Amino acid sequence: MVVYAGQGDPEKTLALLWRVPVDEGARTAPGPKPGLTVDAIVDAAIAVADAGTMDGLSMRAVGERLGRTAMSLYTYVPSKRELVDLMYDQAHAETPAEHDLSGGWRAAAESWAHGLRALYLRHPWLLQVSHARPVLGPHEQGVLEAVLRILDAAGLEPVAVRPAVGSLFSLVRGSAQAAAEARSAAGTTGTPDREWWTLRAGLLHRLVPDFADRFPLSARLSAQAPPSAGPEPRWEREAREAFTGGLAILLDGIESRTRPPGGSGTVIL
Amino acid sequence: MVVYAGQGDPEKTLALLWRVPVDEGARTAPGPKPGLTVDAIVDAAIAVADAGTMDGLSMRAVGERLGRTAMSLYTYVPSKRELVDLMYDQAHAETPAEHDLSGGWRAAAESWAHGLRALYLRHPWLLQVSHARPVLGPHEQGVLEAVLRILDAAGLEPVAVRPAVGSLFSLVRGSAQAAAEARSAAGTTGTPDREWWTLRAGLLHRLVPDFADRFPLSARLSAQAPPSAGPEPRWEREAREAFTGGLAILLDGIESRTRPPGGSGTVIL
DNA sequence: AGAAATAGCTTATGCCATAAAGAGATGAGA
DNA sequence: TCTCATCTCTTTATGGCATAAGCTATTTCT
Repeated sequence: MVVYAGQGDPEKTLALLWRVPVDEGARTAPGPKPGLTVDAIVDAAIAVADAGTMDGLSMRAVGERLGRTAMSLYTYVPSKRELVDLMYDQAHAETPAEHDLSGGWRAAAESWAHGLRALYLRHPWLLQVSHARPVLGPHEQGVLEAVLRILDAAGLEPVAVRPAVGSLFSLVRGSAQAAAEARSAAGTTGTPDREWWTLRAGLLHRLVPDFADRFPLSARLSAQAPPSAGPEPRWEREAREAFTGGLAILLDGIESRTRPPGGSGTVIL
Repeated sequence: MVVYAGQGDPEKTLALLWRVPVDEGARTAPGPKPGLTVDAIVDAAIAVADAGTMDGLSMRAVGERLGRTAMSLYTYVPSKRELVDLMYDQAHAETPAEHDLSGGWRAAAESWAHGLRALYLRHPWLLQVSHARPVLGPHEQGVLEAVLRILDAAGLEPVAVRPAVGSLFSLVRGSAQAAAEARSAAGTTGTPDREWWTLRAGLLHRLVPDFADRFPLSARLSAQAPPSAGPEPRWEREAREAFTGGLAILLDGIESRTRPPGGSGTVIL
């Protein structure tokens, strides 16, 4: 199931995301001191999600990790939706905000993309949070700002900026999703990856004998896959190679829309 | 929540997907005649998902649409997971399998991409089914085969085929997700789109006064957005333009990896 | 007619988010 | 010092979900 982000009360969500300080009149209020913080809850929730998939993320599970009941979390977070938003943004804090442009914009773009992909692979549940809505919090915004800086340095023509950004995000997410699935398939079934694939291929061949006739190009494509070599699982390597290849294709397209370097240093946006 | 596909018993799933005829010895079995078919259930489930999001897809809801209880569906489908797989594949039957190559591979690729994107927008729940696993059923396979035919005609060099296919799928899915979100945001809040955005922008400006200082390029990017013109919502148009732009960038990159036309007619894969 | 097999029903289990209401702690003002 | 409003956290309840288990009624074969 996809968790759709940004569905809660927008004001509360934004205030939490940007950690807008609560009205300080309530500072010396009576009552017990809060035993938890939003950050502690978010960290616990991330730990729970990291340990399984998004399905395992229940308020109960998060509460248990903190030695509380599920309900106690609602004191800090209006609902699970807001919590997911907070988790999503917090995870993006892990990725570097600055990218070295001294090696050229292209190297920086590759670094950005690989860094983001690595983040998604460290926290695959991020891919289960729909990315299909505008900015949420400061850290996600930082990732966007980082890629904008790179494209700015590249001198990309203004009308191409939005499409380029969207394509880069889509590519990174799509590739990470494929790689994450490869891992989870290997992990779930216990079969170390090659067997998983041969199992499917064998089944398909038995159940659909005319597959190669109906889908000749697909059949050739899967037959053409190189044998697994080295310790890295085959699926994972294929996913990574498809990513670097796709990234190269996309960056070529972007490059053709940049002003030649050495021009005026005008900011393009 | 994301529904991860392909998690059930692989043999049963594949047999259902490819509608492998059941062992015909069981044809004249005793017992009441089946009152439903797998196809009827899949169609009903698609209708339920179309009417809401994936969250509204419960076995109960599907059963009710067919005048049955939730449990009766389990006679035909092993679990909800298999049902989701079947829905996913069935929906892909809507997209054309053949693409006219007489206008050149590039026009065909655009037609393929726009057709797939339109499918995702007709059935936004498709985007909530993780695409991160290899081929499932015949119709999804047909979509893959179609794009392979196009890239084959383009004379794309073999090593670039996988990356290109992956990038194209990622781009289409990513763009469709953005557009689907734009629609659902407009639909959910009732605000016709422009207001939704200005609400967020205003909130952000109030809660985070230093936004433009911290994220100058992001701020400029959103300020630079052209005003809404015509009946089409602004978000939707932006999403579409980002898509066509991204597609153009990607196809440029692909084109640079093709053999010049007029070469030998060798199949490349 | 009787036996066997099967579709679809009811019921039960154990999850889930979260509403509602209460218990206990704490600090401010009297 | 006492009182009470306020706050955290708990317990309990509600209504949802997938699906396991067992039942009933129907159909066909012997």
